[in-house]
Amino acid sequence: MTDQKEEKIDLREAHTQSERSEQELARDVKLEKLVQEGIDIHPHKVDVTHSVTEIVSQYTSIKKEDLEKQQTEVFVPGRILSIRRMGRATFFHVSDGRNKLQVYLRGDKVGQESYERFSLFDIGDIIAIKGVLFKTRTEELTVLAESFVFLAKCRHPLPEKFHGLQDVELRYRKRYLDLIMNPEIGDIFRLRSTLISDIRKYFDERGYIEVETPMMQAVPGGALARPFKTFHNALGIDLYLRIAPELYLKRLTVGGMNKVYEINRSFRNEGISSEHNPEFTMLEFYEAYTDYNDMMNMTEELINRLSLALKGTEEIPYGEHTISFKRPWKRMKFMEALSYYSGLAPSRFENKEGIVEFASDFVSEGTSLTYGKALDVIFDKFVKQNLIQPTFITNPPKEISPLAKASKENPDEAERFELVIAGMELANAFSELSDPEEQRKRFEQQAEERKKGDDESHRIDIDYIQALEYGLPPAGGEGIGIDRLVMLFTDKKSIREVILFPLLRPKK
RNA sequence: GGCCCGUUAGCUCAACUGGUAGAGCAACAGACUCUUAAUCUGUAGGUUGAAGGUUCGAGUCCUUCACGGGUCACCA
Repeated sequence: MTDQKEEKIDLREAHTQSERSEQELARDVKLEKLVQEGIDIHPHKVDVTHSVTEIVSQYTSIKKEDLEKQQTEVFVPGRILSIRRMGRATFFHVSDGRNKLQVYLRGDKVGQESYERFSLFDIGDIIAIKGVLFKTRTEELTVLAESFVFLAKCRHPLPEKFHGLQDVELRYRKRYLDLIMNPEIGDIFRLRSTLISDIRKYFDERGYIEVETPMMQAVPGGALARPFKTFHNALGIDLYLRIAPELYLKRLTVGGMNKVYEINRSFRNEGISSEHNPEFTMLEFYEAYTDYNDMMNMTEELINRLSLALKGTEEIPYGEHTISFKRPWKRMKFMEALSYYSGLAPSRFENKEGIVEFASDFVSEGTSLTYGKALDVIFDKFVKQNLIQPTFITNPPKEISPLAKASKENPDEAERFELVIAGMELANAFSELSDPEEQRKRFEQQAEERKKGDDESHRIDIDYIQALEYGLPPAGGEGIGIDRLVMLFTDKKSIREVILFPLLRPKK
């Protein structure tokens, strides 16, 4: 029944889309003429010899005379981005999304019939050109076309060639248009791809294995957040999209996989902002026989190495700031940071009720605050935005760290750190809590808070406690937000700029 | 969710205090064999996001709604 309803909606949308604009109708006419001329408008593969980028990178530096001597034959595909028709000759640019290459089309070279056929091509069409490389008077690398084949019609007009596509909403909704018009967008995602593959290299070199753990979980755990809920028909059970892979990765550590990592999506049913997308990519890694100090060292090493590999330097621009990844990074205890940036004397924090009172001014009315939550509020309000250079904020209260081992020196603190860069939380790590009885107590404490109405408190995971009962060796573990890391390295202020298809409300 | 801003031709943008909705690119017709934001001549293209309201008259003012951006709150 639901299916039928959906079908009706689809049909109506198909109908509105079939209302063609004047410019689209002009393209339809040209396409029809191509069909009448016997052109295959959805051709099979053609054996091209180069990409635009290959030609540009291989031949741009070659001198005009040498290029003419070489008579380099190419067969290159690309999307037409601009056309300059001048009677019996035409210049146009084709793009592979990354680079542009000019083509020089002469009526006397390709023949009358071919030349006239080109008038049926529009900006946006994809073609492949066979020809010889040369350089124009102004030294621009160009293909002198001998022939060309039609590969695909663009049935809509493209955005304006000079300004490109500016409308942010359209850029996200039609990312393909963004990629066609704005080549720097492709650069963001090429960097993202390189960054992830460099991370894999780093862990692979250290003997880690990459694993995949469930995204659909009966008990969502490993973080304090609201989950997305779904239902499995055959099993008749509720399932949740994971908010973190943490508890499964630690189960693997119990099982003797001593160095594991996972790079994949987690999902949190929370607000959307320039730093939050409901689905986001996290790196999580766990290593037995290490602790949170080792995690700090690895984090410094990893991100420093990424900076050198991606940007060739340890200092990168971010907005009006310059971020330095030079080691060692600043380390500051949570309570010290709180006191330092809020201006509250350390003694003030001994009065727990006073702190809750103080913090309640910064949250919406009716929010019930525990002491730990109040500290977190003060941290977000006073500390976070001031931490521009990479800073490890260490030893937060145990109360808000239900999965971390308590500190040896101070049992109220957790052996844990959060990494803040440019005011963003980039990473979160701890010495993993291995005591099943203690874990049970922490879960029960969280359950109490859930009863009080905190639906982001951690759920009790009996199966996980049982796994701990088999023995989790001392281990350090960490999660790093990949999207935010990419934001840093691409100098972007919005997470939507580094996610290909960020979540938007569907149109209409 | 609160507040602020935006939504005008396919795209990028104009339109004073309410008074006939314009330009560039793109499109269409024509000229042009080294152009490159090509150039030149001409033509067409609009339910100003939607629905109400105020007014002699609304792109402009008011209300509601939709979508987006920013920000605060919530939240990793």
